[in-house]
Amino acid sequence: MSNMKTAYRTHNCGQLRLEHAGQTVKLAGFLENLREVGSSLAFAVLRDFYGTTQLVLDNEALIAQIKALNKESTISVEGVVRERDAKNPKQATGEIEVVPTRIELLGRCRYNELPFQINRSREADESVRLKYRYLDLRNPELKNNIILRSNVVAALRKAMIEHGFMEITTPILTASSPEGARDYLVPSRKHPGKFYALPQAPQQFKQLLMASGFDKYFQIAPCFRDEDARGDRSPGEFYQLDMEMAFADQEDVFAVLEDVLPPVFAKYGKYSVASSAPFVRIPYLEAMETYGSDKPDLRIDLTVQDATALLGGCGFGPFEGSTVKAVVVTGFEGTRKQIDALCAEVEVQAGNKAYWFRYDENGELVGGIAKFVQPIKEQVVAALGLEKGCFVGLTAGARLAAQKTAGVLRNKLGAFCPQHMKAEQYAFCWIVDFPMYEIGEESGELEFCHNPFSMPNGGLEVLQKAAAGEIDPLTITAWQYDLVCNGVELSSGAVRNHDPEIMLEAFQLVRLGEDDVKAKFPAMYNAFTYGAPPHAGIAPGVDRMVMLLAGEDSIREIIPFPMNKNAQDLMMGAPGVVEQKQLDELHIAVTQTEEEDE
RNA sequence: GGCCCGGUGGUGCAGUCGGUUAGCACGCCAGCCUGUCACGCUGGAGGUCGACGGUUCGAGUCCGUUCCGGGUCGCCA
Repeated sequence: MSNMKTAYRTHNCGQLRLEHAGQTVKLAGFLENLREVGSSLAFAVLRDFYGTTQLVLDNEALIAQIKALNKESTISVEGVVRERDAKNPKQATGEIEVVPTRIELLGRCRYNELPFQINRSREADESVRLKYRYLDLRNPELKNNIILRSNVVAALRKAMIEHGFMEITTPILTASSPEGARDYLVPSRKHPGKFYALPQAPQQFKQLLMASGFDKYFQIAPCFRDEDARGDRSPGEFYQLDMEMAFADQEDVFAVLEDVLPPVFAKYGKYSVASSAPFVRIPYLEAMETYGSDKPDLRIDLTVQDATALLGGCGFGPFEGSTVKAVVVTGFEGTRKQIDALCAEVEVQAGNKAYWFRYDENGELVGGIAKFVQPIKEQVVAALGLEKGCFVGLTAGARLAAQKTAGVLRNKLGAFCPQHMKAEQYAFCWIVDFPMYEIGEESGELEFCHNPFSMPNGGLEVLQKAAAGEIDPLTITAWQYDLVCNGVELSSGAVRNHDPEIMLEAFQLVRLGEDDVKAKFPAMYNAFTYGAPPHAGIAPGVDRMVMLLAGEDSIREIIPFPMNKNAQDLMMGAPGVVEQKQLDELHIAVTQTEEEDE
């Protein structure tokens, strides 16, 4: 540990041990607690960033002085380190205590009651926590998440540099991009009516760096998207470990992350086991078919089976004319009540019902929709490979809906049955071969499935065949991949389309011409006409990685100063009203309404 | 924007069929306690039950509207 000596202290509150006994020291910190035992003995707990130290006060003047202070005030204490009579093994400094000779108040806490108790802040109402985030962060649990975040970012940075990558910052004020999420716009003072945008990602800049001749780029990059929040998605802004490699393909990108991530996960994670290279690669269509998700949690050993031919005509209404999917769970021990609760959760999350029956210990079909299955019992037992004591969860609907619902059901069943989920690990996989195009739900026409910068598998040739009607464009896959860990999508990446000719062909299939491409992505399109290296990259989300490592379910637990679900910073009061003068300078005419709350 | 859950002293929660003084834990205040460490014991203060309207002799509880928070779907190239 580095020397802690400053004007206010000789040691920190996590530092003193038995070997320091007898020394005169100065400590500084927050007054965490005071326990009086009789009129002339009291114990105080002093806390700083590094830990806590017990103070013993055996002098009535000092007891009176400290009793007059509100907890959480900051104080400086001069005193002598002493071996404790009664040691506390739960405390790092539990072998010693400090007997103060002098206590100095540094920062007075004006309130004897705080908005919440520091060590129980995580139980408090979240909006109160966010408003008083500086108090919430005094809670060691939350503080440790922020420390973890810092350590993880440092480790990732170090690993990337060791792999020959160079960190380069890209603009925060840039141009609005026409595709994708909503932009945050920044009005221009010097150009009335024009706007900057905050980058949704450094996507175009990093590709331009490749066109500029930089070879291996990375950045812990802030990204801004004006989209609604989720438990695992912060509104407004988030960070990515953004990277791009020149003269590289999919396997080259995989190799870097397969080398960089597992050691960081194993070292800093809640679980010490992480997949080793190579990670499992699952084609998108197979993932949807087998796991009912494009972000399967591979810690769960259950899979989804197709039961359309088997049960579509069994007479159960919802199965009629639908795709039917089944998840078979061996050794299932759940009550009727638990099954109902589980199905209800699936319905909430998937927006689609789940059904079930059991093949019990006596070999009878019971419960749920068993009576519909009974007439074809033998076929069902054989086709689904049922053993006695099995639970069969079923979903139905249009193909995609049935798959996705089965995926939700699979996750719920995995969480419910410990024997089917090895939870204590980080299980990575790559989802590969995403479709290049899809039929848009609103337009009913061919659209890009993900981003238009990805290289189609098969290149120019396959696009031309599609244009000529020789193949179905929906069968074209892209060199596009997702990195998934424990059911969480960490990242999307791709081999980029660096060839203007292929780019034009790709856009033509969605009825966009050269003018459109130039208008949408002028810098990149132009840059690529001067010769660009083939390049590929990816951008794992830092926040989601830290969430997984910390074992937190809410992304707000690993962000120092998060906004609420409504994209408001309750502590700073953002977004807020501004001076009329500022609006005038920015050529903005709006009527601002003052919020009614304080 | 749709759907689900929630809103009760500072914090977290309970509150039965609509019925007397709205309970509990933690925190806070006071007193007691010479080895506590989630200190303990005794006592005390602190609530227009999110807001508005309705039903009723009577509403924390039932109904309607609305606000706020969280989750989820849409959305997130």
